[in-house]
Formats: sequence, C-alpha cells, structure tokens
Amino acid sequence: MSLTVSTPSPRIRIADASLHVGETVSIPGWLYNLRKSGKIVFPILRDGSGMMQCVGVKAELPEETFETIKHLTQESSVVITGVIRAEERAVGGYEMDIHSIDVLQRVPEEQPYPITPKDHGIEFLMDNRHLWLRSRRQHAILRVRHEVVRAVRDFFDNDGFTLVDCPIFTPASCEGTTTLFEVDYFEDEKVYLTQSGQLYNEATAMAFGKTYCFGPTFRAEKSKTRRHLTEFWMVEPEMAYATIEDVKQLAERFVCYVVGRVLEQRREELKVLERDTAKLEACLPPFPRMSYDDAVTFLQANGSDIQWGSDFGGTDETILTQSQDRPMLVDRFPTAIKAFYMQPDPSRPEVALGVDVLAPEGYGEIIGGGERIHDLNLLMERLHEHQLPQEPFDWYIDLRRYGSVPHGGFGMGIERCVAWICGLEHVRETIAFPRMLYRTKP
RNA sequence: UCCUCAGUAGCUCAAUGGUAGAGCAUUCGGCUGUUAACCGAAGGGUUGUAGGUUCGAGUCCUACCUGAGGAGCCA
Repeated sequence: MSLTVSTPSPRIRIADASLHVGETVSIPGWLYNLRKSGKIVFPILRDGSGMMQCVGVKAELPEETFETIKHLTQESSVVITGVIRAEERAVGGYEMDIHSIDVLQRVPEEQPYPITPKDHGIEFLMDNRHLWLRSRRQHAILRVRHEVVRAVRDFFDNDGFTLVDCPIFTPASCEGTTTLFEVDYFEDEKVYLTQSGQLYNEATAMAFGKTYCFGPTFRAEKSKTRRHLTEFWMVEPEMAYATIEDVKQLAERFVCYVVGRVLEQRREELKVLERDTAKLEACLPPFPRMSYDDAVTFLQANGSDIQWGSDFGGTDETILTQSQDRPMLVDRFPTAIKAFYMQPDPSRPEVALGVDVLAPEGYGEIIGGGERIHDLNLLMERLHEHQLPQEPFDWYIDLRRYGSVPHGGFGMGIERCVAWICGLEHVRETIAFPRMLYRTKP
C-alpha cells in the first residue's frame, strides 16, 4: 500500500493545488467523506488548508488500491498521490486523479468517527469539541478569529502602541470582587486570575505613552448566556495624555480596521458561515453616538422598563442597536454603576467618562472603556467609597504621584467580536476550547 | 441563585395511557461523475435515575441528575 515511499512525489497543501495542475503530487490529509458509484470512487480529502475531491477509477488502478479506497472510513489519515486537474464539477475547482494511496491509520468501523455529515445537538458537539474543530464551519470560524487577532496586533503595532502584556496572577480585583477565580499560591497566600489588565496598562502607558496587552481574562460570573465564557481573550489599549474623545476615536478606527481586514482576507470563510457581508461592509465611520441619558429615554420610549441609574440588560442592548447598521457608541454612564477608577465628568460628577461600543444586530457590548481618574485625591476618595483596601493599590496610587496625566483606554472581548463578525448565535464557537459555567471539558 | 424547556438506537428525532419506529452512521449487496449521492437488506433499545398512580407508563405525578435557553452581572 505504500507506493509513495518508493516513488516519492512532492507534497503539497490543497490550498496550493492551482499551482500544480498537471503535476503528480502527494497530499497528506484526512478522509472527509467518501462517495462510491460501482467502479468509481470519490474520496474527499481535507488537509486543514482546504478540501480536495479525488477520483479513483477501478479500471485504472490495481485492485488492492481500489478496494482500499472503497473501504476507507471517515477521518482515516491518508496520503493520496495523483495528478491535479482543473475540474468544474469539483468543489474548489480542482480534482486529483488517484495513482496511489498510503493509509497511515484507518479508523476502525466498530468505533466510527462520531461526527457524521448530518445534524447533531450542541451537547454532543461540545462533548466532541476536539473533533468538531475538524468540520468546515468550525474551521471557518477559527480562521476568522485568527484574522481578527492578526488585525488587532497589526492595528496597534502600526499605530505606535507597544505590546506590554500584563500578569495573569493578580493580588487584587480590578472589577468586582465577587467574580474572581481564587488560586492557592505558596505559603497560604491567595492570588486571583486576572479580570482585566487595565490597572497594569495604566502603569505601562505612563512608561511607553501608548501600550496594549492581549491575553486571557477570567470572570467567575455565574452567567449562562450566549455572550458569556468564564475564560475569554481581551485586547486592552491604554493611552497617556488621552481623553474620552481620544478613546472613542481610537475604538471607532480600531473596529473598522478589524472588520475591514476580515472582509478583505476571509471572504471564503464568511461565505461558508453564510454571513451577510453587506452588514459588515456598513461598518464605516462615523459610528452613531448617544449619551447614556438619551439611551435611557430612547429605551423607555421603546418598551424597556429601564430606570436612570441602572445598567443595560441584554434586551436593552438589542433594542438600542437593532435599528443601527453599524456599531454605536454610548457614553457617560452613571458613576455609581462603574468601576472606582472611572473619571467622573467634571461638569456632571454623577456620570462617568466611560464609553461602550455596542455591536449591531443585537450582539451587544463588544468594547468597554473610558477615561481614568488621574487626580490623586479623587482616586483616594473613590477607593474609600468602594470600600477597597488601600495597600494592594499602593503601586496604582503611585501613578498619580509621579507625573499624573489624563489617560484612558478600552478593552475588547475577542470572542464577542468574532461572534458578531461571523454572525454566530453563541460565543462558544469562537474559541477552540470554550470554558463556561458548567463546561470545562474537553 | 432564580425562571423556562428538554432527556427514547452511536447521532437527529417520531410514537392519542394499549405490540418502541424512521432518517443518518455501521456492515453486506447494486450502480463509471458523485456533490450531506442514490437504491436494496441486516444488526443495533433497562425510553436519564429512584419512587408512585394505573389492569397497563416512553407518555400521568413526585424527587433527584444531566443538558439547553434566559434573568441578574458583564467583554
């Protein structure tokens, strides 16, 4: 069966098939599907870069080779050698006439590959997440995610930001204290998994001017919705000498760049996902801007029972964004519901200079950020009001002692952004191995 | 933590309180251009668990377990 060993041909990836028309090449991959029709077989090979329909004709192959192909099982690992040919009837436009096949591992029929070409339920698919990643749709989503991550890095790298990553073990909370994962450190010490790199970003921004961090973030929220993971990836830029207006402009440019890159580089994947790209093409500046005050008025006029002073619910975000064709910016939230470090509006201290970006089509908040307090006394006051201990924040307070300046930034959740761009029902498909309230396997 | 819904073949789902069934997957057979191929046949079940009502329970009742969706909170 191992003809390729004695007659080695150049190995190619399916994505490069168009460069090898007429050549004899080998493609290492896995059997995606197999269609049989008497004396002709059509194994569909996948190699991670694409799909290739191969053709095996009984009359043109040794009987043993033909029988081997005919009885191949789904997801068996094989190296197929043959000649590439342009073929309109094949998906992808190219086809391979099989000369020989080398089977590395044949999936046994008594334990066949569980994910068949028909429908499956979400529980079954999540239990088989390690295999589900091989399917076309999951492949497309994770390629879009990769493009988003690349675009995020390129955007900040090309805009004068320095990447300075923040610690994952942290001694204290940035956001609320009830949503921290506690970890046993040495000598009875407790540390927590980071909820945000933002406090550290403020230190690095004072050192480099403009910085960003990008890494995993953890929230022990008992949230069981399509928008929540307990472990997610967040990119957080921070700028010295910046106001809320600078933050808003940065967020707007950033979101447009990321969406533009996916449209430019990942058309095929969006097509697999049946994403209406017109909705993404509408993502151009300027984004509509609304104050929290006006948002509350708008919501009340459109059926929400929200009262001034409380945060938006999931349905509130949907009501706000459903009439928009692009993301919207909402700013100046009640100071009382925002984190202690948020800068109050000097002319209206009851509202804070925070801004959220809400994605359209009901996807909700993808960015949260704003201007931070830079006045030492005000920061001390706010720490006290939030009943936070001073000692763990000593270093943070120091930043207001040594050349304090107005500064701000934001955080964007990668999974929510990818879910929106891909048009997915749930964020769980946007990360290879999602961690959720009741799921930590596989 | 609370609310709602669902657990039946490996998977997706049917079955008025009255003999547990189909499609896909698997195996065997047929077919030289298939596109989640198609046609024929076979094997495959402690109906989530424990109780209860009933002549009789997959179906009704109670508790529990598991999962999904949502609320609150959030990116």
